[in-house]
Amino acid sequence: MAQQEVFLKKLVAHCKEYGFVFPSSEIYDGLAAVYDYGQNGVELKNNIKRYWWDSMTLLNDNVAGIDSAVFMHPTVWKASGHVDAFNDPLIDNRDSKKRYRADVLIEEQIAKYEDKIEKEIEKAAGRFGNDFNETLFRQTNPRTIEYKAKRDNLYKRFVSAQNENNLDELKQIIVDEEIVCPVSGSRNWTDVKQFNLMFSTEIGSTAEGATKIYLRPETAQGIFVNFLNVQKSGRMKIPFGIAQIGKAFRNEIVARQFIFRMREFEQMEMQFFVRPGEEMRWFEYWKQTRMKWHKALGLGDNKYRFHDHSKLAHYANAATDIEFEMPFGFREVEGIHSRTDFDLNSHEKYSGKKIKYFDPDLNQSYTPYVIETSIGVDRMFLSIIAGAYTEEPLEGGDMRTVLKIPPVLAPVKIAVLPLVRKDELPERALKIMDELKFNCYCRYDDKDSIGKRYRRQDAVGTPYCITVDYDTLKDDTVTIRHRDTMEQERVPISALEDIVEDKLNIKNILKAIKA
RNA sequence: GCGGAAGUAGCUCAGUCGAUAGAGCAUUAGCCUUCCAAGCUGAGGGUCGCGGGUUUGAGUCCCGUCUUCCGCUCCA
Repeated sequence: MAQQEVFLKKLVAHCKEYGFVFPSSEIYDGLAAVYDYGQNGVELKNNIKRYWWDSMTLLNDNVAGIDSAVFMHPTVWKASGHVDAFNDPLIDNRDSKKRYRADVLIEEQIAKYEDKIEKEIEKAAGRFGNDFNETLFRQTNPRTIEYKAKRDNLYKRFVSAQNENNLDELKQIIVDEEIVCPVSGSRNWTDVKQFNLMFSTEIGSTAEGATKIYLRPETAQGIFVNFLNVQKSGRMKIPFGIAQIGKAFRNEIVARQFIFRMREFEQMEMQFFVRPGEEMRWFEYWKQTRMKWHKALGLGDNKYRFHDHSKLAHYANAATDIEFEMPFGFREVEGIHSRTDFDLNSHEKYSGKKIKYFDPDLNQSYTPYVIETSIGVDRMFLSIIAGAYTEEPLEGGDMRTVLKIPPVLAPVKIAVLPLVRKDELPERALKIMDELKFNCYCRYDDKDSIGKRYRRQDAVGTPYCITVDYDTLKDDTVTIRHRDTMEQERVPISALEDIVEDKLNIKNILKAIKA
């Protein structure tokens, strides 16, 4: 545990020192759980997004991309269930310092009464044997009647308190019912507080005319509301998918662990629409496909695992996570959910528009089922950095810090270095640089010794260093130094483009996944 | 939000009993330098997180506040 903390600290420090991730508004002491990406971070992030986007839209001719707005009609979030599900009344126990959802505590209390009734019935059934009439017993047994009355009364109070969003009443119910904390056993509760995980703002300039709208807490709804638009304008046939990359916002109560959980984050989501009844087959297909995509980066197969959900969200009938071994343990990077027809159905109901697909092969019309794949870009970023960060002992007792970022994702692809800063070597190096910069992101460096410059490139994960030496001036060859092995080979300048193309082009890794 | 720990240069940290703000690395200018953090000579960089209090005097003591890290709930 302590070791994990040290590693995360090192990672955070490294990200800041080498221009990957900075705390937001740092000169004003930062803003909690908001981070900015620096000059190297933005390149890595863009490369991650490019890798995902191409794997979705280039490789699958039945997946189309969109880019929907952050602002959406407020009713979208009623239809999606976020207005209800993202609005939690929370209460703390002062003795155990544990936090609970007030509504869950009360629901458990309701269930307790129901259990008591069941137990009475069980006992009586044992006594009376075959002659037992359950309905009659429920109506006549005093204890059962009492529990039933308490249960119904509590339920009524609970529902009306929830409908009125009356937090004081929720607290009063907990007090009246003498609900205790399962950990401390005490009834020392704080007041109930409302936590809405959605950020809201107003659209419209005047106070009276303003409408409350939310910043989207997920990008998925932008896809669902555009289902008909894309399907019709793109003449899409089921099964087909819609992919989107974009920002989402959640007002997390606890937002921590560096960029793992941020208030403003970016998602890469693809909703895949299928025939009802075929969803489990496609769920399985995307599960395997997505895992392959992750593992193709070569950070190590043992760093990934599936985690199937036992508790499902309100919209899902199957769900699994792809987890990555983060500095603080295995954590979710991507979720694959079978969302049934919940979203399209719900939007049909709330909007009053028919959202169906006519399947010419079946000659019938239906609401498609949905398989969702959803990655947090920032989590993916963290997984790459964490998996790539290596402290490597060298001969002679030195350590080198190297980011073994998969070459296709590396922010800087090539560094061009003159061996020394004299005798026309810098000029020759800059000339090579001018040719290579059309292929990929290159950097030039002639400050300090060559060894120091290699280490600098290691620290940002540059896969190739091209060194211009005195032989270059004679025979137009250079050395390529490989980041991971530190080995060098001598090659003609004319061959450089082809050599780097192989490892640096996303197309090649995509081909490997598809094969 | 609640509880615990911390905040001094870009980074890692030192700063004794309250008395002129320090080191290494990094950055930068120049010299030197023929392949894995070499050397030499200079330079820049800090109202010690912020605000208040005690004191002749606060980086140091007290209070508040902000931020970060660790635990509790939820999620991508």
